[in-house]
Amino acid sequence: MTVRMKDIAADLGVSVVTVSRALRNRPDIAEATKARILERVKRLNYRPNLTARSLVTGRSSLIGLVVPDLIHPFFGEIAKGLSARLRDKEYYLIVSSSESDPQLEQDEVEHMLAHHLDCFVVASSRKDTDSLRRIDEAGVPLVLVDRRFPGFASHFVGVDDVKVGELATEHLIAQGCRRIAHIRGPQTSIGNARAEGYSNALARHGIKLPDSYVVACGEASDSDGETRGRRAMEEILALKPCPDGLFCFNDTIAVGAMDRAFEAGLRIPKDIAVVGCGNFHYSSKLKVPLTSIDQKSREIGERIAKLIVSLLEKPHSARSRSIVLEPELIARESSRLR
Amino acid sequence: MTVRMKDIAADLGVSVVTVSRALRNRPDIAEATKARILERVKRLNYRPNLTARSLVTGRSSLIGLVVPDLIHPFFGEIAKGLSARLRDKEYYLIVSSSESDPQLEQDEVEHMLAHHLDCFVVASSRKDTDSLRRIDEAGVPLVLVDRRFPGFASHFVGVDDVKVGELATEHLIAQGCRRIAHIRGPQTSIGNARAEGYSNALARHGIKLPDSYVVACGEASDSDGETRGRRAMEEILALKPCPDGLFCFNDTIAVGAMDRAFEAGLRIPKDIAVVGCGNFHYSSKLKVPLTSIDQKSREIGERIAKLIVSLLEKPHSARSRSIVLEPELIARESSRLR
DNA sequence: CGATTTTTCGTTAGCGTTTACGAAATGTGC
DNA sequence: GCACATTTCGTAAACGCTAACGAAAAATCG
Repeated sequence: MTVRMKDIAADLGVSVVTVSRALRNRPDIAEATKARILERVKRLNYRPNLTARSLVTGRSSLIGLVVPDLIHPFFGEIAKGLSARLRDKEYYLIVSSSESDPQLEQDEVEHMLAHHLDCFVVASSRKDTDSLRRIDEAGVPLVLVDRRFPGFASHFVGVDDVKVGELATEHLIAQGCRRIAHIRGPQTSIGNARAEGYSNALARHGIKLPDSYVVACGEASDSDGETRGRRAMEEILALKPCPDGLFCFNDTIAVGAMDRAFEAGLRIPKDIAVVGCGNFHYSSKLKVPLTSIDQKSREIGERIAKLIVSLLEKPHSARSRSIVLEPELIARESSRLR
Repeated sequence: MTVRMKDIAADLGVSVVTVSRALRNRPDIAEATKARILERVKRLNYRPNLTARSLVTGRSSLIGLVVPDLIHPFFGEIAKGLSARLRDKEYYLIVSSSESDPQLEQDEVEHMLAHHLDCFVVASSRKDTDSLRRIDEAGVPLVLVDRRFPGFASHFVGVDDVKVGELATEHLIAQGCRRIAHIRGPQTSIGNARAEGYSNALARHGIKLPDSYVVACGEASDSDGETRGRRAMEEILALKPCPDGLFCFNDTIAVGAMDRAFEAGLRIPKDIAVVGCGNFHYSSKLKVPLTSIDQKSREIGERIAKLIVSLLEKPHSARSRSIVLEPELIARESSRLR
């Protein structure tokens, strides 16, 4: 059925190893025979069986990508950037969308491990490192995206999330807001970092606000971001005096929050200026285009790809590299007050 | 390093095959020994090496997904639905985003073939069947999404695109529009089918319009949908008398077209009612929420998964199955005239 | 209790490739 | 033309698993 090395070797009267050498561009083969073999390979449309190769070399050319939600713009862009860069090196991406379900994520990682992937890229939705530890035990390189786990050895690529919070809050302050609320994310490294940035900026400007100005909106797995944003906005609407600025953990939440604000008769940005995070591609097309912090998702994907390639080409390079990108604020109408 | 069957077998004083039998739940093994083995397997955290298994069984548990653009809401949803359903059966998804580049797509398919995938799911951006034929030659089952290639044997899952065009156009007519323009898609089965539906609906109502009411907007690979939509809208603005209704090939193009219409001082839907296609998740949140035809992307993904599972479980089932779903119109403000 | 069936297990071979090693062919120095 | 290094190739074994077969053990039957 399908053509194997054996067939080509038999056809040309050489041994299988010689064919193998020609295909992998080994030095210990005469140019003439190599040419002869490659000609036949091309003519028969032969492709080496990577499964077999993988079994003996121990390298599968497969990269595992585990994200909470494939359709989420942030992770989607990462997948795209990663895929584009990995292509040249003939690595392929095995993806898993864990639906922000910690148990599912753990199972997926477990199963993917059986495919003997060369590297894992994980944006974990877990609070612990249980699934990551299994990867570590298996001796597979691991790149963390977006989430950090202090004390756990792995590589990291992402933006500086403290700066994200600072950028957003500083911007609102610069626009003249003084009563700035924050719809914070989950109790993870990201959620905490952004909230920390928010506090930093306020402190820097001597603005003191009650704790009630920071409202939680549950976990990513609770329900979709919009309804969580709407719920959080309820709480904010109840604050007296009403905030004049709002920094949301991400754009999806901001969309829900803004929707609710409109229903309450508020005008954006006049009554309350809003800043989101993620700069999702639809954020510029909303009823009121949303100011947002760009997380450089595309660039993150490409940087991960580069990191992986260097990791796999010289396995004993850096033990634990950390690539931190600068976030960027994209100002739009939702915060334009002057 | 990593534990193998051999190790477990040696530990327990049984043969490797016995371990294999226990793991695959074979009938020809005593319950007692099976239990003994499974206990040890669990305790050692053993997972069979799928690469090795794949080499001998010829089945990799890997499904290839080739789409023009992973971040496109339609394909993203499909990937998600597919991944979710395949999970239970322990199949994994290898994805490739071809960036709507026909050459890239061909190369990707070629490379993926080397991984000996169990099945291909392709939303082709090619006009010919060159890459698909290679899949066919390799004897790998193929499911086509969204695009059909008449005369080419494969499975198909997607919506009825003629009906998409009819639904959109009938709706505009029902809203009172009579001069209905169409920004058509590329010269592929989808583009043609939707344009055909548009013509059908007009004919059914005895509406005759000049050819200039159908404007092309280039290929998907030309540039992003929005700028293509803007460009197409230029042509439409030049029509005398100006159309009072517009059916766009997809939502992204509709966004561009509407943007340009706003700039020209038109009001939507009052001056021109707009219907898109795809019902992307941001379409309801636009400045003017967009009426759109839902393509059932999530359902498509799930149906594909079911099809694949049945294909792989009984390989000699139907030769060429075709699953056609009904599109659904979601009415919003952009076409609300009465 | 011996003959026969059924259950349980081990042996051998092979999936398609690469690695390690050694042998043959070719080239180089004098 | 001989000793040696270099280039080019082939043989054997292995990667971790499963398929096919047959042997041993246990169960069933008259």
